[in-house]
Amino acid sequence: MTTRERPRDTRARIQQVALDLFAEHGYEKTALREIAEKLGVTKAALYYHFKTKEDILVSIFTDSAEQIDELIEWARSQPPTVETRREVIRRYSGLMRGNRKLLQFMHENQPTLRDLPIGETMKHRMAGLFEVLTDDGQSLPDQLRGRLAVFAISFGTMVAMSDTKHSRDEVADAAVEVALDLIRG
Amino acid sequence: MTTRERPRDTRARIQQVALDLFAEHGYEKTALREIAEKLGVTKAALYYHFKTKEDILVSIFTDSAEQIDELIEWARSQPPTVETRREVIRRYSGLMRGNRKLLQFMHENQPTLRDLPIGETMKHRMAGLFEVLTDDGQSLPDQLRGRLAVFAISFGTMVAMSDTKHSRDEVADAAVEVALDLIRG
DNA sequence: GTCTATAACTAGATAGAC
DNA sequence: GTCTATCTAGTTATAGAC
Repeated sequence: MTTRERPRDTRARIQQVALDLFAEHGYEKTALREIAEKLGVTKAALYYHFKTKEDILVSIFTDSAEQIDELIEWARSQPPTVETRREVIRRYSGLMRGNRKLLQFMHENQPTLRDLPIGETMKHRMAGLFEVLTDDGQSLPDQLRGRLAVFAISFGTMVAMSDTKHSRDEVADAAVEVALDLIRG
Repeated sequence: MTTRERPRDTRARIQQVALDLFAEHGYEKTALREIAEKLGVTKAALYYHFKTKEDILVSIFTDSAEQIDELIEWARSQPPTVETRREVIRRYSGLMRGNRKLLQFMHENQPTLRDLPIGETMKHRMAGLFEVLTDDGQSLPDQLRGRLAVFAISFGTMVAMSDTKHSRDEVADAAVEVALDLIRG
């Protein structure tokens, strides 16, 4: 409680700015100089808080994505019924709506994240999500439908329809409807 | 007709190797040195055939993706019925199966391509594809379904299911079934 | 048409002062 | 905790020989 006068949450502010830039331009195209400038500090200051550039990327991902793990855990504690799966979809949609920036970040940097050590974690997470949404007894198309449902939510949350007639929430609601319809017994 | 003895297809070979590497590691992480080494030439040779690195990326895209334009054109010449749309899906699946590398390339470098001048072209292409697969008379969920159908094909063509019980073609076939089901009157 | 050599630059990262 | 200064390594790109 003594070692915290004014400096504060610089670490969190770095993550915040980096999240914005990584989501906007992608990890590779974002220079540390850019992050530093936006914060009004130098590159060297960044290195006090993070060991490497990659470290910033990974920290954003790990700090934020545990909600999905909790959702999977919850699903596993429930009976594997269609209704459970539908509830997973609804909750997943809620999560994504509350974290559009993070979703955009993950989508934009998916190829990059995949090649990192943390890519395995991400892969396992997706596998877990798919696992609670499908089962081996289903036909191959139905298994695909379950996986596609996850994407429908992301797609609907993030991508604005080209015509501007519909609000983001309308599209997100429609995405939930489509996704629910893709979950079959 | 005089200036073409033996060298010839170096340009095409550069594109081929670049396609491989860009699809595998992504555009940013691929060094021109790498491409040159794989071909057994020097970086400078690359600059004889292409003005910039970006030029290589763009040339791959433009040289290969015109099949999609032709598909869209064909669809526009047909009556906008459900059956036409289903045929578009089938043909699109055929295209993607024949060009897995290109599909992977596009997926991996989507964020990069988007920020380039050619990104607009890509966007228009997708918009055209969506246009022939949906119409304004449909409900919002049905419009989303039409767009999701396109993704289902890509998804099914590229992503192997985590369990190895199914071949790529089986998954691709299932994807077509799911996609067709997403196209509604 | 392709090479050698190198220019010109930018990135991420570190050392040490304050 | 943040700074200045600098390093190292990698990149794109060009000039000019063969």
